[in-house]
Amino acid sequence: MPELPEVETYRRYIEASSLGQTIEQFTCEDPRKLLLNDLDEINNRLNGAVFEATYRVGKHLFVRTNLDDWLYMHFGMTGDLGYFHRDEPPPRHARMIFYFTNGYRLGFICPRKFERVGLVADPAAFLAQKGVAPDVMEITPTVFFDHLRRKKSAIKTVLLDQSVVAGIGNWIADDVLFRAKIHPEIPASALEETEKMRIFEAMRYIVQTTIDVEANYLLLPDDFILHARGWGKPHLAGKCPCGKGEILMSRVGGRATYFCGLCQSKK
DNA sequence: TAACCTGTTCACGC
DNA sequence: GGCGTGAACAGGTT
Repeated sequence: MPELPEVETYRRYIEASSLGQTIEQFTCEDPRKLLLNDLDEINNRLNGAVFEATYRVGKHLFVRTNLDDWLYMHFGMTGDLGYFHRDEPPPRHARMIFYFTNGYRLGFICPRKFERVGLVADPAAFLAQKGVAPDVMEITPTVFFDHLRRKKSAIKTVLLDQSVVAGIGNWIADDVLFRAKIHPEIPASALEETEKMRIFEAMRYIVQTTIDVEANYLLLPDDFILHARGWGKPHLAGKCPCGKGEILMSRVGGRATYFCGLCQSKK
């Protein structure tokens, strides 16, 4: 479920497995859907090149080669990576594969083909063109608060807007608002300064804590409302960490939204 | 079986 | 242009 912490974990996985490796081939089983560029063009640039560095903003990942090309990766809703030896079968749904000269391969796992790969000349320009805001862990309170002031949409919808802040996905938005004790449907522009600061701090805490456990949800503290969704800790399913409030599920901006009727009252 | 779903984009309508 | 809604993408899971 790639939100920022998963993509950061993938970035570290590429650093540990694939940096310094010479690429001899790249394959893609559905180039028209999955690639931003022509498959031949990507192969021309990558064959013989070496992965040298990585860079991530929000959910957007880039890998630089020794030829100064940047390979762009986006994981959509279900993307994943798997590094495997040529003697092993590739992971299921590894629809794109980087073949290295050391006999190992990096598979880009795309169960639903929502993932994207391409070559970009300049990551910063690419992100600017897409309107991607600064990363959650980089954005300043001033810039963040300024966006909130201008947005009349529900605060949850605004947190999911990658042009406001990059990297927050559906469950993280819920946990940020739970920790900040803000109702998800409050218009962003109606928030008080102290509430905005609570959101800012909660945002950094939730994201950093999730990165620290390499996005393994079972290792997250019990006071995350994510567990109420029933993802892996059965004894916490449907319960607010506060022990008293009722967990409510609604739809905000078309997305399933979990919150506590007691901790996050609308006032 | 049918309904559901993590991200993103786009097409509408107001 | 802002905002909300819904569809589309494709397959796994429940």
